Parts: sequence; C-alpha cells; structure tokens
Amino acid sequence: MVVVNPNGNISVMHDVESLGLAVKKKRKADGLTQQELAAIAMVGVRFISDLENGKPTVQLRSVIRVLKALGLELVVMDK
Amino acid sequence: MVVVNPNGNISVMHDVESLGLAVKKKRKADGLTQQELAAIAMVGVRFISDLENGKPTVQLRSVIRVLKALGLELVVMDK
DNA sequence: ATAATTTATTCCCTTACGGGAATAATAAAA
DNA sequence: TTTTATTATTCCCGTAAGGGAATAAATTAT
Repeated sequence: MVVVNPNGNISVMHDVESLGLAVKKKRKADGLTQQELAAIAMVGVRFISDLENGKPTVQLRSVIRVLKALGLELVVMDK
Repeated sequence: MVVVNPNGNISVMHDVESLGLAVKKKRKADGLTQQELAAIAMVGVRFISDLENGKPTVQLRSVIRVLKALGLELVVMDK
C-alpha cells in the first residue's frame, strides 16, 4: 500500500489517543475553539474534549461527525 | 491526495454502515466466523454483529480492536 | 428437503456515555 | 501580573452500550 501525499496530512491511527491528537491538531490549524467545532459537528463541547484526550469509549458516529466537520476523511485499508 | 493501491483494498468511510460492510467483507474474505473474529479481537460476538450491521453507537476502541484483528488499518487524511 | 452452521435478535444486567452546566485549571492576552 | 479566553474536570441524569446467554432467523452443506 503506497500513499502519495503532496499536500495534506495522513496518519495511521493505532488507538483513540492518536486519533484524538490528530483532531486537536487539525482543529487548531483551522483556528477553531472546541466550542465552535462542537457546534459545527453537532456534538457536545465535552465530547470534543473527551475525544481529543483519547477517551477510548467515544462512539463512532460522533467521531465521524467531528472528522467531517474538520474536513477529515476516515479511511480503512489493508495493511 | 493520491493513493496508489496495487493489491489491497481501500475505502473512505462516510458512516458506520460502510465501515461495518468493510469489516464483514474482510472477515468473510479471511474465512472467519463472527465468533472467531470476536475471540481474536477480544470483543463480544454480538458486538461483531452490531458493527457489521452499522450500529452507529459502537465504541471506537472496540472498532479498532476488530480492525486490527482483521489486519486493517484506520487512517485519517485531509480531504 | 433436512440437518448443521452461522448470524441476527431479544432478554437481563452492570456500567458508563454524552449532554448540559458549573467549576477548576491552563493558556493566552493586555 | 491581572484579566480574559480556552480547555479540562466534575456533577446530575436519561439513555443505552456491550457482555453473556437463549432463541429465532437465515445461510450453507449434505
């Protein structure tokens, strides 16, 4: 599996923690507060905090909403 | 974002449903039963069924366990 | 068709998610 | 430093997630 990535970012998520960090990174890069992101993604503010801090039991639907709100794509690929 | 994919499969997950289908597809391709996959992934059998049928509220940690058990990678990339 | 396997659905149960709101802690700005 | 803004933590509470097990339904094999 080869991925060519001229501009954007890409990272493999081995756990919720790394995904949370990716979300935090992108949110800050976009100059958004957790409150603003929460409003866009239609989730609670606390959820954003939980997610960014790697809470392992976050629900997938909400995670996807947040990723979408940040213009991020969730991809599954063979190793 | 350019992805070169000689052999394996890759798909963008817009929702839990599509992810569930990807899991089901890979599990069958690997010749595993839900019971076997559940044991490997350390989750309940019912969870596998829930996930494969697109239950939106599945927890991310468990999803990651299942993906890992199937040799699938979870990737986040800029759109 | 019938039996055997696999998957889906339902139940009971413990646990805790996620929202909202308040407070504490941190970070940033003046 | 002292505000001000942002984030983390805690609380209450309704709701449901997920495990196990039993049953029903569906799929596959014989």
